[in-house]
Amino acid sequence: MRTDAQKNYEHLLAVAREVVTEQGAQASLRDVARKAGVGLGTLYRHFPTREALLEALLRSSFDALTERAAELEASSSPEEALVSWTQRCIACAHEYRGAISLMVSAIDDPRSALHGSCVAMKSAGARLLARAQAEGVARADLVSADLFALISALAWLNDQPSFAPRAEHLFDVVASAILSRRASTDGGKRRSPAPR
Amino acid sequence: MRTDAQKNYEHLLAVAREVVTEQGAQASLRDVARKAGVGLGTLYRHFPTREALLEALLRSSFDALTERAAELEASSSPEEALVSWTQRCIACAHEYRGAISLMVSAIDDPRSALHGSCVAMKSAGARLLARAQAEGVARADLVSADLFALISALAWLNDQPSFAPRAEHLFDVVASAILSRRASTDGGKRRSPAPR
DNA sequence: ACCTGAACACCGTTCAAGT
DNA sequence: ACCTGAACACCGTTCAAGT
Repeated sequence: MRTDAQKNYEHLLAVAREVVTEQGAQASLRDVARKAGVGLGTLYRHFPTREALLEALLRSSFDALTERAAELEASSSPEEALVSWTQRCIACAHEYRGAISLMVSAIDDPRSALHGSCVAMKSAGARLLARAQAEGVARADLVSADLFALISALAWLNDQPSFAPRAEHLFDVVASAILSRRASTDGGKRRSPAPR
Repeated sequence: MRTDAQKNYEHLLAVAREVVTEQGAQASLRDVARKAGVGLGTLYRHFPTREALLEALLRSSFDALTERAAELEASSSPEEALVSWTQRCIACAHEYRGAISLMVSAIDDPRSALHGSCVAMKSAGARLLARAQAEGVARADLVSADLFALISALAWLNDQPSFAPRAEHLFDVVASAILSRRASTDGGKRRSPAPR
């Protein structure tokens, strides 16, 4: 990469970090280029999609997340590891408002620039979940996609200003569901109660 | 209202129902007006905001929801009533993809056209929740805002194509958390596990 | 090899002008 | 009393032209 290109890349990333922090993942890319004092085409060549830009912004956090999963697996109890890592995931996804929606779309789209990060996150979670299930401290009927979904849902709740004040509490509620030993109190009957 | 205005209003609503069903709550309003064969200004006078249009689309569903809450309170056990109504709420919010985000913003914004519907939904849920808590079949540390948040989160999950296949299962998981008798297995200690 | 910005096809929103 | 659609200020995306 030419040195002027390198400089543009880094400056764009720094400006994007500011703008996306302020306005969320749906921030105007035009605005980013403008504030970076760079042509719109320059931004598009360095980051061909919004997802590519977000991936660049989140990459280090995601790498740390995968690393952290391995550490926790070695150092903590299955329950502690799963809960603590889940919490970190949510904080990570919540780093930029609105990012979680793009991530959720990316999990099923291999062409998305965010696909790799999402799959890595799901896989790391799968290991911690399986370990907790083997010890009987997590619901047995959860698959890794469920964990990813619940983490996403909590991250989404955190993004909503009206729910943010109760975010920690809502985390505890969902965490307690993940950690239940049993699948449910009364099997599947609850879904269609007798009308009278 | 003049009869031609009345006709426009109804036709707009019918076209909007189609378009929003197809494209979600973020559908182009221009597109709605175009497909209705009506000037853009006509749409804006009948529905001054996107929220107003959505409110008109969802009004009957919301009314039915409030009614249903009262019925369930009279006819079902506290647990059955809460779970069954929660399920209906989610189905209702899921009626139009992306609608839940607008509803969540509306809960704290009295000027939104969706505010009333959201508050009504939250209040109806509060009654059913309190009834279940009084009987000791729902977590005691939940407030009505928490129930609204969990319903919203599940509706959001349903909106994501990648999560839709597990939607019922995810409902069961969260429902089991709401219905837990205890607040959690080990109090608040779980949130900061010893690092080693 | 990289950068620029005009061009294109869209938005939401407003409001003067028409009927 | 209601309707229309041009006008304005924005988008995302592409790509010919420049350095």
